[in-house]
Amino acid sequence: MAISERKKKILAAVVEEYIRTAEPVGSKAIAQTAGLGCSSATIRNELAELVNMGYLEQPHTSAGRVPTPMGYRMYVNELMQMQKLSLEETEEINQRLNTKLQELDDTISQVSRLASQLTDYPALALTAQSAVTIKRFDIIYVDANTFIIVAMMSNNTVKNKLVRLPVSVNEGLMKKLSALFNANFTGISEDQITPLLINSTERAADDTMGITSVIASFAIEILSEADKPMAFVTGENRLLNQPEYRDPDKAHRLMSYLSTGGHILPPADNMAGSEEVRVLIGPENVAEELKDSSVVIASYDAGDNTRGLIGVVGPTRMDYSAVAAKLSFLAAGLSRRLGGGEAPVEGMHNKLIIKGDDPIEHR
Amino acid sequence: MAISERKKKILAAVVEEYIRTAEPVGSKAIAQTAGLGCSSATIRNELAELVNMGYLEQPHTSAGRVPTPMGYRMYVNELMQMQKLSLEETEEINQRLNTKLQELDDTISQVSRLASQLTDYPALALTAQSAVTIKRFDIIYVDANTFIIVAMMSNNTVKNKLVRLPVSVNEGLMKKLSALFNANFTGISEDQITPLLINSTERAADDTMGITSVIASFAIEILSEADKPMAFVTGENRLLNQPEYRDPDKAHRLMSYLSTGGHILPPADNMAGSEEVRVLIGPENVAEELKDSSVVIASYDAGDNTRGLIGVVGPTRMDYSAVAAKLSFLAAGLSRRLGGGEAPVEGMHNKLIIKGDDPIEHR
DNA sequence: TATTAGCACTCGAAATGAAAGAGTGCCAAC
DNA sequence: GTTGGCACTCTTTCATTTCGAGTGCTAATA
Repeated sequence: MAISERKKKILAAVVEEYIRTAEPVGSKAIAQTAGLGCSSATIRNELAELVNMGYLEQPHTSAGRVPTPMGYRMYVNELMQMQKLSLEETEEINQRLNTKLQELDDTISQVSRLASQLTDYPALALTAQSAVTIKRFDIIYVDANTFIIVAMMSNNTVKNKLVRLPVSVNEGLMKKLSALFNANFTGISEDQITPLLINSTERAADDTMGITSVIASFAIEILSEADKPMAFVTGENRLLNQPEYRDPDKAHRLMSYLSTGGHILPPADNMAGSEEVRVLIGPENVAEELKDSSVVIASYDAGDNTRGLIGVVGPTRMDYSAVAAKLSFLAAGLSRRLGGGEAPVEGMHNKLIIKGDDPIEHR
Repeated sequence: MAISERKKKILAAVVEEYIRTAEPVGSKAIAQTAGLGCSSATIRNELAELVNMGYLEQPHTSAGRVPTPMGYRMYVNELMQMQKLSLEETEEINQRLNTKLQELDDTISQVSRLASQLTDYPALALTAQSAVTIKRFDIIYVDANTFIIVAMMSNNTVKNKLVRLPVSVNEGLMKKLSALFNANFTGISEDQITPLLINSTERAADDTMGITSVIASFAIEILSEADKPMAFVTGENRLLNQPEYRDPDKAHRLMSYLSTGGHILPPADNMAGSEEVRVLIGPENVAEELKDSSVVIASYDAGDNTRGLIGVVGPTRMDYSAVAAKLSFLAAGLSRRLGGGEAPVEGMHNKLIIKGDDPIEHR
């Protein structure tokens, strides 16, 4: 059975009212608020049919109606209009994004925090997963027992490690190793660093002290680290604002699920190229723990043809419209800053003193 | 009035039973469990006096007794015996500490997580606050528009920054700047980097492109960052396991207070030199939000004569003995690894493949 | 055929009240 | 100083009642 225009209006009214109040919505309330000129009795008939069709349900016989996941889905797909952000909101987001231009990892955890603050739901952010390689090695000789390995990655981030040795080495060996690593270890992936490669490098450098393998370990470590996307979850406690999580056990279950990570979001490549915001409603989620929650996800361009994700978790009675608008804007802003695969250009006009934010890394 | 031996035993029994069950403790229960050979009636008399003395209170006339903050204080100071950790527990902690030997920031956030897991309370960790200076600058010339600044700090951490310029520079200038920065910017504090110093360096280097000020900005940035202690809070959600936080509003209040940071712990220098675990019970806390919670804090030697903190937050009915033992052990283990002011020595026996943990940075 | 007014009915939420039970305080006896 | 005994207090629990919101259905109406 096709759904009539009026039914749509009524469904939208129920969803919106329910999102607002978290109470089952009765026929009377709709007759008054939704501006269709008919009485509550008519609405009742329509409501009964919407229940039959599976869009609504009743907690019990004499109660108002509540949207089913299918009802929310219909709302999100056809009925909802994406909320426009006010000028103040866009300004605020932009400004806060601008103050967070730091190292990528940090940026993205800040963005997660920002998303959570803006929406008042728990939020999470995933860094892009990309085939990073090392572009260039430098070894800084500090003293006979100490050197620093600096590796510049293909995504223009830089990693370093201070190494202290129980034995002394000479600068010549370091120079040799530096050249060899730049020749043999750049542009390759983690699994191309084979014991064979390491051994031959060791021999070529006349390294009898195992330094080659220390450097190789470092290479493997940073490559494997860069491979995996990182997840940041923030604001789990905001769940407690929602009436559906007033039961501490329920809240705790979801919160601890959240805090264990980023399995929550589907792999980023699912979202490749999609500028849209994606909504997963209740049972549409794969994870058992999320079956009665909803997730809203936006993806951002992290440069290098990779995409990262920002998501928000809440009850199915989530304010989809507002959340989608905010996430979408946030993701777009982030894309603008990270996209293009290049590190931000350091302008000459930099303020001399770049103040960081509060150093709080709450987890 | 001095407190008799028997009263002490009874008080201890009440506290321990209450910690265990979270229910007011009656005279009968004590007569049975605590092995003093007297009847419940005698205990009742003693209990009444303990109430008078302020160590216990009754939620209402016909209920059992509950310790007051003063009662807990007495318990912690005189009655409690520090719980010994089992061999398995110490092994587990040691092992998990060993797998976390990474960059300092990361280590300490991992330690916070570990503390929370071990105790099942929210935990927080503060890095040491110390007068860090830059020990050595290196500038890696990548190409005409790109260079990497590498700064080695006095605490043997290394910071880097990739700089991309809209104009091109030559390697000679970089060399000059590198030498100048090593001569003039090492061993000094943030506020000694004056515009005057920057200007004179700029002139000495014949730098007409403002690169000096970019590097100086970086120096200021990392110095001011290193100055501030960083706080990591983890496992806020474990609060929900505690019956005293079953009220979602109460839980939410405390959780959001926690997640905003590290004001919770007193400055680390308060604890300087103290190997002991410190306990703050209910109203002893300064922050209004903590007035009916307790905090247990241990300090660790972060090297360089500085100390960082690990703390745990819970209801006043916290298992002080167990928590104190665990934190103390954890702090000692951490001290062993960080203490002495030197970065860990990279052994030659390193496994080739150093696997990181799960990349989850939940927050 | 679609809409509406009216009304009996259902079911949860809140209010009321009675009963049960844990624990006390105190007294008198030891 | 200790103990058994007992009346008393106060919460917790459970059943019962009341109240009201909202429904479904019917019959009247446009």
